Amino acid sequence: MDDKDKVDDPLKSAAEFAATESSWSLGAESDNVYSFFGNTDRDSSILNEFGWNFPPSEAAGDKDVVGGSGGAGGFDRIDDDLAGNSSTTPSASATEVPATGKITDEPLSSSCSDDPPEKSTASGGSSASRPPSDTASKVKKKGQKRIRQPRFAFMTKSEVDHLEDGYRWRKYGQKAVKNSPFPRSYYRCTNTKCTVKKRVERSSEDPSIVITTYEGQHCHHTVGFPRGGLISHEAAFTTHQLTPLASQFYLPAGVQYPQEVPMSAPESRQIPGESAEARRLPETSQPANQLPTDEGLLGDIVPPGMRSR
DNA sequence: CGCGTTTGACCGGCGC
DNA sequence: GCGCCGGTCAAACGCG
Repeated sequence: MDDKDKVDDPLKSAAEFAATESSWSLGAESDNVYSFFGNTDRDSSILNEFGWNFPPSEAAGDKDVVGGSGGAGGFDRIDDDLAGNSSTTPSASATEVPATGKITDEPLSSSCSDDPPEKSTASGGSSASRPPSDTASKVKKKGQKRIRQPRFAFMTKSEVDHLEDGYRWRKYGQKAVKNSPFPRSYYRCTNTKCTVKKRVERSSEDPSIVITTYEGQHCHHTVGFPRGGLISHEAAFTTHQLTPLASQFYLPAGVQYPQEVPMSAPESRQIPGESAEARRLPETSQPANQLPTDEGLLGDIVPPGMRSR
């Protein structure tokens, strides 16, 4: 991961901005990783938009989303090794994403297609006898680079590594991270049809910061939280607070947004949140449709085409 | 017993 | 071509 260190400029500025302005900011990672900084209360809303929900109590409690200066360092590593870093030049990577490339052809319809691409069957033998066609994320047609789904990175100040986000995750791996004393944990959504994954690691610069990177898109609802703390997408999505949030986005001078949204979320991509089907509103689709022209927060980030999938 | 975590090994991409 | 490294697998293990 040598080339990753060069893509942090815009992110760094974003982080600094967030830290100084105490406001939300969105940054685009080198390839298809988006990073978020922001205040806690707003953060939960953002997560709601993408299908990630924080229990109100926890989200507002001991976990503060960080926009701190430490962020810059963290992001150097977050975006690493993205799929096809391939041809992106350091400068281009931050300002423009190969929107036409790999991601477009990918059947991003959702990470949870009818049949789990996953192994589930692959309970077979040892890795030596691993069927070459087990995981969709790994599978790629010959000559094609590995395709990854959009990823979103969150930096959160928390004492716990694994932040509660409303979904159930199963840890499937842990690796020591180079240049970091803290290991990186790999989680996968326990829903058999859901291939969403997330990585959790601590910033080597600021151990209090947890960097969570989501990859993929949930195709199911969040699990309920006890004590009436159920977090549903419907509820979240219909919440009025999402709309005004749209106007609360800020970006540092160096970062273009939302005009440059395509750089971080071209139509061909999908936000790792819920798809339209999952976030379909119970009886009326009004809330979503009532969103301003910018269609609310999500609209700022996600082109309509993606949201209506 | 079922589910989740741990952990060592393997695989594949990428840089040199 | 080789080695490094990130990501993943799956058996073993732990826990409720």
